[in-house]
Amino acid sequence: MNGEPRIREKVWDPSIEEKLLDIWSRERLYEFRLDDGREPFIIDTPPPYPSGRPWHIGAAAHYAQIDMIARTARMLNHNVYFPIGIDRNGLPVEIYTERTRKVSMRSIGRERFIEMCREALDELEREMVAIMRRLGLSADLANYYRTDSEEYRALTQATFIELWHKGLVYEATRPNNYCPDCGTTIADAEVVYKDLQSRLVYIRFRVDDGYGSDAGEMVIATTRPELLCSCRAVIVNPDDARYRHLHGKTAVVPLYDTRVRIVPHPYASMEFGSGAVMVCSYGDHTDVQLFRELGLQEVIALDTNGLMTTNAGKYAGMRVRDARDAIIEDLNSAGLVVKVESIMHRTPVCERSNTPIEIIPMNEFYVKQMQFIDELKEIAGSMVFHPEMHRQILLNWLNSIAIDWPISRRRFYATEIPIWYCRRCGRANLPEKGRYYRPWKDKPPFSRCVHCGGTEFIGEERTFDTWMDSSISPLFISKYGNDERFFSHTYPATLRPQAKDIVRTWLHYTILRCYQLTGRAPFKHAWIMGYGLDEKGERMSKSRGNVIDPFPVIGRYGADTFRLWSASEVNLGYDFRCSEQRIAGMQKFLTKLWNIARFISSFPRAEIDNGSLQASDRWILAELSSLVERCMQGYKEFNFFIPSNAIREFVWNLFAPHYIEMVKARAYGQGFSRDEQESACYTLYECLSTVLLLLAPITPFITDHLWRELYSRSIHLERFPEARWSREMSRYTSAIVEFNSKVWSMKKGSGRSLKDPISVSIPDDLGEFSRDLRAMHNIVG
RNA sequence: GGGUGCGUCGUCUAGAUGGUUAGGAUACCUGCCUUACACGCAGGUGGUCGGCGGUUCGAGUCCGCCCGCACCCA
Repeated sequence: MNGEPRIREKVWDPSIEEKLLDIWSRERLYEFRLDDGREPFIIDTPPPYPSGRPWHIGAAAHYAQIDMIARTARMLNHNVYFPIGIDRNGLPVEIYTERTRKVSMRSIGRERFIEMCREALDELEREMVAIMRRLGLSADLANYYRTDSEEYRALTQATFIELWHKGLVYEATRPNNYCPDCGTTIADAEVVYKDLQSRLVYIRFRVDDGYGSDAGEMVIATTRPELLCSCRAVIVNPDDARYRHLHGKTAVVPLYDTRVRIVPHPYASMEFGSGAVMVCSYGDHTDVQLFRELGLQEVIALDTNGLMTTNAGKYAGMRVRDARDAIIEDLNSAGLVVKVESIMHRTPVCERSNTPIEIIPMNEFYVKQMQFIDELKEIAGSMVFHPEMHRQILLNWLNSIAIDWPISRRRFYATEIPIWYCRRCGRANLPEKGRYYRPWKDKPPFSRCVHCGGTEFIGEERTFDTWMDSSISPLFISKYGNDERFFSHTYPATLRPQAKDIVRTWLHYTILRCYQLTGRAPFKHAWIMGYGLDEKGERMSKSRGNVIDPFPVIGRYGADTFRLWSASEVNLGYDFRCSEQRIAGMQKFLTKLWNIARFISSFPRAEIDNGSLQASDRWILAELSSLVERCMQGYKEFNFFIPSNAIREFVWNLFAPHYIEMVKARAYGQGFSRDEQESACYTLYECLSTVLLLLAPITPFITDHLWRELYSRSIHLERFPEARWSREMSRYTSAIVEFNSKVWSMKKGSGRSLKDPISVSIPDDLGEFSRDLRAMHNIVG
C-alpha cells in the first residue's frame, strides 16, 4: 500500500522560501482585524534604527525571535497585532550623514542637511526592510511606520503639548552633560563610561592661614588641570591626618591666584592621588553636587564649542586637550608640577559619538521624572519580565536616577519642539495638538500671544531627544488621540520585546511617558534579549573587523536555518555568539526533518481506532505527549530555546532512529496485518504533524511547505497540539534505547552490516515490542 | 571603590528540594551507503562543574572568601 513519496527532492531547498513569501502576502495570512472575538495580543515591536550597514546580525536574530513571539501567540489562539516601524530620528543618522557625506551639519544649512539625512535613512532602511521580509516576519511590513513621518512627529508634539499643559515640562539652566562634538546637551541615559588613558597631574598649591600669612603648601592631584581657573574649593577627607591641620585654611590656585577654602568632605578619597581634590565647575557630577552643597559661585570654563572661555585667561579659545597640554607645560616650567602619573580613568563619553562629555550649564527643557520614581518602581515590580532576572536592570536604573529628563537638543534631524516665543513679552506660545509643526521655518498657527496679545513670534529652533519619539511607540501603534475605539482595544500592549542595552532608555522612558499620559503601564510583559557577539565572544565592531553581514548568510542557508539557529543557540536574556559555521550546521536538521516527512509521505494516512494501537505506537505517542508539554512550557514564556532543543532531541534521537526503524517493516506491511500496518502509518503521521505544529513558530517556511503538501492548507492557520496521549508507556524508553544500541554495537563489533541477521534475546520487559524489534534488527532464532 | 547579574567539555547547554561512573547537542576522530536522509548511520576522544576554604557520611547543587566577565552607579 505504500507508494512513491509525495515529496521528491532529497534536501530542503531554501529557495522555496521565496515562493512562500509571495503566497503568504497573497493570502494575507497575518492580517489583524480589530473585532475578531479572540483575545488580542499586541506587540510593541522595537522600531529598528538604520544607523549604518550592514545591519547587525544579532539584530536580525532578535527580530526573528520577535516574529516567533507573534507566531506563538497566534497558535495560542490570540488575535495578534504585530506592527512594525523604523526609527528615524536623532543623533545617530546625523553623525552617520556627517561622516559618510563628509559634511558638517551646522555649515551646510538646516534644510539641506535634513534632506541628506533623509536620503541616508531611505537607503539604510531599504536593506533592513528587505532582511525583515526575507526572514519571514509576519508583521505588517506593507504598512510599516516611520518615526520621522508627519503623523508620528505630530503625535510626539501632541504628547509634549499635553505634558506642558499638565505642568510636567519646565525650562531650567543647570549644569548638564554636553557633547562638544554633537553640540548638544544629552541625558544621563545617553552617557556611557569608557576606561581611557589619562594623566593624573600632581600640582603644588600654596596655602595661607586665612589671614594672609603663608602656611606652607599642599599637593592636589587632578586629571583636569585645564579647569584650574574654575577651581572654587579644595576638599580633603575629614579622617585624613595629613591634612587635618589645613581644615578651614585657604589654598591659592596657581596661575590664577584665586583663594579658595580647604574643606573636609567625605567625597575626597584618601587613596586616590594625593588625597586632596580640587572642586571645579565642572569636572564631573560630584563637582556639580559640591558646588550646590558648598554654595560656590560657578565659573564657566568651557563654551558650547568645547573651547576655553575668557575665564581661562591666556588659554581662552583653546580646545580642551590643547589647553591641558599648555597648562601642564606652564605649571611645569613654574616648578609647580610634582609628578604626572599615567592612569586609566573611567571617562564619561557620549554614547553616540564616543566623545568625552563636558558638564556645562545650559538652558534646556525638562520632563519631570523624579516625582514618578516610586510609581515607576511599582510598575517595574508588577510587570512580567522574561527572563525574570532582567527586572533588576530597570530597578537599578530607577534607583540611580538623580535628575529630571533634559529633552531639548540642539540638533536638526529630529522632531521640533512646538513653541513660538512672543517677540514682545518673550513668553512661550504652544499650538493646538494634532498637527506637525516646524517652528524654525513655519509661521505660527496663531496670530496673537496668549499672554500679551503681541503679534510677532520667533520659532523655537531646538528639537527633541530621540527618545521623546520612541518612548510613545505603544501610543502610536494604538492610535492614541486618533481613534478611540482602536485605542481601547490595543492599549496597553501585551508585550514589549527589546534588547538589554536599552532598558534605561527605551524601556524606562516608555513607561514614564505612557504613564504620565494615560495613567497606566504601556504593556504587561517585558521580553529582554541579550546582544549578539562574534564567535569568540567579543563585541562586533567595524574597527575589529569582526562584523558579520546577515544578508548573505540568510541567502546562503535560508531564513528557517537562521531562525532555527537563533532559537536554539540564544538563551533568552543572555548574550550570544554568532558563528556562521554553527548557523550552517542547523541546515542539517531541516533536511533531516524534510526526509522524515518525505518517508512518511510515501504511506497513506490512516484513520484508526485508538484501541488498536500497537505497543511501539503507544510508546512513541507517550513520548510525543511529553514533548508537547515541554515545548508548551517554553512557548508560554516566549523562550524558544526550550522547544527548539526539545524538538531536535525528540526527532533526531528518539523518533527517527528508534521509532521509525522499529515500525518500518510494519509500515511497509511486511509480515504484519493490515490493522497493524495502519496503526504504524497513523502514528507516523500523528508524530510528524505534531512536530510540524510545534516547530511552526520557529521555522515557518519548511513547516508550512510540508503542511500544504500533506493537508493542502497553511499551517499558520492552525493551533498548537495538545498532549493527549497517556504517558504510561514512557517507562520503556531507556530500555528500548539501550537494547537498540546494544544490537547495533554487536553488529558493528562483529563486522556485520545492520541488515544482516543476528541472534540475540529480547529482554523480558520489552516483550510487548518483540515483533517490531525482531523485524527491525532482523533477529533470528 | 560600591551594587546587581552571570561563570558546567573548544562552543551552546541539561542538571527541583545536596546522594550511584555530571546528560545532550555541536565541533573533532574512527568505521560504515543499512529499501527517508552521506546535510546520513554507528562508535569514540573530550569536563579536577571559575578558584580556595567550610558545613555534611556525601556538594556542580548549601555557606564564606577570592578570581573572571557583563551591566549599573560612584
